[in-house]
Amino acid sequence: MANSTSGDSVVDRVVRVIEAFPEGVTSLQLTELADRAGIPLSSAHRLVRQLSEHGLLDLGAGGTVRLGLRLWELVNRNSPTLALRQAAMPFMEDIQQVLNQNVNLAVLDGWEALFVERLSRRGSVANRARIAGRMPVHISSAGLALMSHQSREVQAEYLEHFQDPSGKVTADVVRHFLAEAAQQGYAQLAGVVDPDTWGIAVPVVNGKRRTVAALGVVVPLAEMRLQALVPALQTAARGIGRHLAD
Amino acid sequence: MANSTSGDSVVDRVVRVIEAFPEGVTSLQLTELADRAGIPLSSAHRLVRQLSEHGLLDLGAGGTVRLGLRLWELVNRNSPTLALRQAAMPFMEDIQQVLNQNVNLAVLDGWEALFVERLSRRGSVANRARIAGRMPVHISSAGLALMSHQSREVQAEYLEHFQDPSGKVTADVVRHFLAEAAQQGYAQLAGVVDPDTWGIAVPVVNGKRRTVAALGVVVPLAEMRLQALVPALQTAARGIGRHLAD
DNA sequence: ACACGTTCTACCATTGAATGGAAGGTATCG
DNA sequence: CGATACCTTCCATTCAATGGTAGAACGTGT
Repeated sequence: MANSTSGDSVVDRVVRVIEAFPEGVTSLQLTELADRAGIPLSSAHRLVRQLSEHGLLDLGAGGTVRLGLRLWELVNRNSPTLALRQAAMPFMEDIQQVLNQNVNLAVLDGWEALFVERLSRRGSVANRARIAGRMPVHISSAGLALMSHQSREVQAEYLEHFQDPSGKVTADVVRHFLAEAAQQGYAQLAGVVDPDTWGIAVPVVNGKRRTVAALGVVVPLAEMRLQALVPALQTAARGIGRHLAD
Repeated sequence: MANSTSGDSVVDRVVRVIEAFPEGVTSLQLTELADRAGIPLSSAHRLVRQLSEHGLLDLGAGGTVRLGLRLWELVNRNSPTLALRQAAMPFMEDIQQVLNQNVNLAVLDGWEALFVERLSRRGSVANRARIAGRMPVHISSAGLALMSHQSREVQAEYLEHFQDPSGKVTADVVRHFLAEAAQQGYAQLAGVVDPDTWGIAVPVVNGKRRTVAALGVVVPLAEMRLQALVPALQTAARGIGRHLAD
């Protein structure tokens, strides 16, 4: 499956073109895109033009390439997390109003928490969890809440391959965190992501007793209202779970 | 550019596969997908498998096809509307808090308003404008706000091709609406989308004086507080515009 | 328990679509 | 005004993509 001398198929290249955009970058010059995707300029040009004819990309005058509005629309309409987000939104809004803090919703993808929805409140503490952002399992309360409710096999594999780039955390520490989170029914991390913030997250369990998401808040370190936060989160998480089909 | 007997290229087919999912449907059987995309089963199978190897699709056991989490992530991270949404979010939250109503943000795509962000409040009236949803220009306040600030050429072309499927609205009526919206600086529609709701939207203008979005609210028909709503929206829209680079 | 329908998956000889270097066009800069 | 950098088009060559066919794996009704 590779017509090109470099040995990749058209599909490979389409994927690489879409992946070529660095995080947060919405626009790229054709030459740079070709460079990043590792595709000869003329081939990249042809490919981009084809994709933009279908609206998946947007090839502007002067070779400016953006992702297409149509692609954004299609993906968001039919996203695999659509049902989850729809079920969760009302409850997230409740949490935001009652606790007056940042709320976020994450799913586990690989060994990272992928944030699929977020409500932030002006004036509340900084929230690093951007929508479509990722955080490693071991330094996010959402990640810990998710991983602590996975099967023994998944957890074992995760811990086996665990490695902290910064070298500050060992697998044993993470094991301890996970055990604690599993036992308590929620995960918390103080001052890890941001020195002055505190993250708390609880698992969202669907009808088949599978943990499909984590519902979390980020609050100022000063506000130690664990007694108030955790029950509210757990109640909301149960509500979300009840509204999930699978 | 077509190896297939049907005369479409690999790119065409990739696009059709992604487009094959009906609105709101997150999962499709392989056979149905092949059918909808108009691709022979064996070819569809091969294509889907390739895409799922890259994470753009998710081919589950038994031929269940979903859009990939990775695709959602990539598109949302690098979405062309990213800057707009980031600039708008704080202001939308302000509006939501102050007016205590549904807030939404739309861009013009073709002759429809495409809703790119939305904040709904529990207890507030129903809001038809789903994220990544579309509404025709002539029956949405956001659409009217956007179109009324387009160039004469665009408006002329729109009105020329205008046709209401329901036949209730004529081009002249729309022309009147647009003129009114342009003159007033905001667009409003009462009871059109939903009999008991009222939509108001104002244009968001960027540094280059181009109207790039519409900021709107949906309120109960009873609450006729135009005097309070419009200035608040216009202030927020100005704030958003100031924060937009281009 | 059996036969039938349905759907997924794998195979492989044929064929024409995809490839990318080269050349032409256009804008920007010192 | 030459030089550089970028976008765009062209076209002969070649090997990846194609899809009919057949088999495997279910599920379902009799």
